Amino acid sequence: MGRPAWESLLSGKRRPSVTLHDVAKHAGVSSMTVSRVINDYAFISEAARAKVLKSIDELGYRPNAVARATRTGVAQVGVLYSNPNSSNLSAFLMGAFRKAGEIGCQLLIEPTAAHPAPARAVVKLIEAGVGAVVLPPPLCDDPKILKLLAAAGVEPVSFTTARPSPGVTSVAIDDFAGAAMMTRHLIELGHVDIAFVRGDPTHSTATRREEGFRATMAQAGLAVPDAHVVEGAFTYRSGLTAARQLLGLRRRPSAIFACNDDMAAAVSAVAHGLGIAVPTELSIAGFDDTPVASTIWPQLTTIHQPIADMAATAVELAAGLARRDADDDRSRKHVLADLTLMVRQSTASPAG
Amino acid sequence: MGRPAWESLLSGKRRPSVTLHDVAKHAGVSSMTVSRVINDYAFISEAARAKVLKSIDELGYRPNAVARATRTGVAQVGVLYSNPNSSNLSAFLMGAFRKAGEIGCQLLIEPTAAHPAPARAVVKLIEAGVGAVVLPPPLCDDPKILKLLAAAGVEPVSFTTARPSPGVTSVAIDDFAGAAMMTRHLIELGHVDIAFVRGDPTHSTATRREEGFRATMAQAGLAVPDAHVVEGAFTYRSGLTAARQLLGLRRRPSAIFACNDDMAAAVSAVAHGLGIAVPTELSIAGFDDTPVASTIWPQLTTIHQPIADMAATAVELAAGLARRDADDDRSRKHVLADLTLMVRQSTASPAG
DNA sequence: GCGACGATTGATATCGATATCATTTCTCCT
DNA sequence: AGGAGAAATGATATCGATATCAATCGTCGC
Repeated sequence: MGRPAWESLLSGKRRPSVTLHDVAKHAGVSSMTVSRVINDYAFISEAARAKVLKSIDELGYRPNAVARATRTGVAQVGVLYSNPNSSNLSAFLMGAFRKAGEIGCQLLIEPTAAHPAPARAVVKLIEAGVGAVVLPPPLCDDPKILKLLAAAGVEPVSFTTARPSPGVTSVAIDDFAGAAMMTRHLIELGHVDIAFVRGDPTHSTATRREEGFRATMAQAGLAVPDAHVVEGAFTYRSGLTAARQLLGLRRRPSAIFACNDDMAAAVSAVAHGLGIAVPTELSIAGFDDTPVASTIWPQLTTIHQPIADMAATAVELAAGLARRDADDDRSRKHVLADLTLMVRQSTASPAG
Repeated sequence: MGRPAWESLLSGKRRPSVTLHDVAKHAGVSSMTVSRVINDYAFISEAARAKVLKSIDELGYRPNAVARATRTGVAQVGVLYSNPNSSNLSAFLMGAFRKAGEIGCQLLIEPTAAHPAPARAVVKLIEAGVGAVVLPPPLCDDPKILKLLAAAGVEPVSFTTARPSPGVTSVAIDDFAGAAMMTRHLIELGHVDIAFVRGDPTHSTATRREEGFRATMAQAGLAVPDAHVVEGAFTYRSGLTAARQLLGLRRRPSAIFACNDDMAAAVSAVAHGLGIAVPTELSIAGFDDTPVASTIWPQLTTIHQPIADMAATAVELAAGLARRDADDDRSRKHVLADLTLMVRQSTASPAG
């Protein structure tokens, strides 16, 4: 009987689409009342709201974003991104744009390097008239940026920061838990000497991951000698250095957990170069499940984040904030996404 | 005084946009005439068309895609993509969505593997009601897919195929010229023993690149022994195999030109593993300028394609085709994008 | 010089929602 | 009970374009 939901999402071949007016007629109210219910207008009687919601449900009504946009203008959401390479950018874009299409908001993508003052990019977005901005780390932890946005009345949504500011909407993962999950995986395989490659210390995710690693090791009663935790900066190149350092140790670790996949890939390349077999002689673990993790061989065991879904959520929240008059604290949320341990070919029990 | 009344009505600082009606008034015609000029309606007097175009130009009019969509419905364009990893997917998405936002068309992104019959994904898009589809290789060379689309009246736009079917709109690069450019670069550095790693032979780009390589070598009077051209499949893993093969030769090449960056990255990893210094002892060249090229170290010398712009062009053409009644051959085009040789750190003159 | 017919143009309705203002209904206070 | 003010709802105009149909203008054949 009922048509599947997806059919109404894509207004393909002129589906006899249900309009606001159909709902109004069905519920026995005016179309404005329906519009108000949809937009969470404050002064609606419970009776009317209930009737309308019921009709919306029964008719399978979906608001037409295009029509709405003719009056309200399209909600504009800015998206800053820092690293065009080696990140989950394509998954991010996929999710972000899918949602943007669904809800009919316009995404303004703005690249920004850490160096030439990210404030520049933010100002550009503000001037373009965005109502909200999705901020990747480390920008979302930067009080200067947040102040700038607040002054302009633009709502921030922080993306994958490990320490969201309380008043700022955020979409993230539990980096501590993720690192713990991976560490546990290695411990369960039988590893004892597990080394850790740090990430860029200015990213809160890097420090949380290290904390998760250390806490789990401690909990298992395993020591983490200072020499087994080396600096990294999330880049492939920093991973090369870190790997050479760790694999040159007299007492070599049997597993290396790198704070992200790029560095893990570098570790893999160095191990390969030194004739160390992966995973028989050395297990390597990454974090993020970026494309490189399944590109290289052996494929990396890593922690997967549902980046596309998270991006979609971030855009949805941002669009909501962009539409409102801000100052509406009830719409500020903190969303935590689920993590998955992806066991691939780069980890195994340590040799004899 | 300054601000007109309506400005305070609209939220934000939306500029007074020039509408169709403004143009009509300025040109002294009705708005329908303006609309017709914009949409290339056949029966418009030259005088009227000229007046309107002049007014459009003077007022800086830009059609409002949102308003248009309320009547026409959004033009839907399908985009198939095959490899979620390691390709230029994010640049592609970026360009595609930017343009889609500009012209107000909806993109339906559909993943497809080579294995579970790509026809499935195509059918899905057709059923969703797209008017045109952007096809990456090798789908755009597949007559079965093209026939399927033709039967459904959906226009194909092939993307980066080296051999576009004559009747099919295409956006591509000159793979032959690109390979020739890179080969010339290596020859000019002084290399004589240049090896080549093939790509997936089912992709027309792979064969064109090989032709470009061979032609340039021949032109320079350099021999290409059979042992110096090895199989590859565009994957990192196939690159590992190819590299081991080439670097194990008694007479080792001083430069290896891989048909894409993933394989070049693999060559780099193997060289690293064998203690062969790049670029002093071995030059490595890639093709595509994917993220991995600038991620690994040393960064790859490669051929850059303006993927984002090409994607934007493809979407624009597809949207145009989706809007028309097809059968309008004058809108079928073949666009060739410019290539750039990116000289990075992986190539140098051969050691004494 | 008349009608036919195609080329050209315009008036008006419409798409599906929101903005605005008017109106009705409810509270609560004096 | 009267009435002020807030809550709740509806009528109508509007956003910027296209669809539709009717009206005008030529020009050509007879």
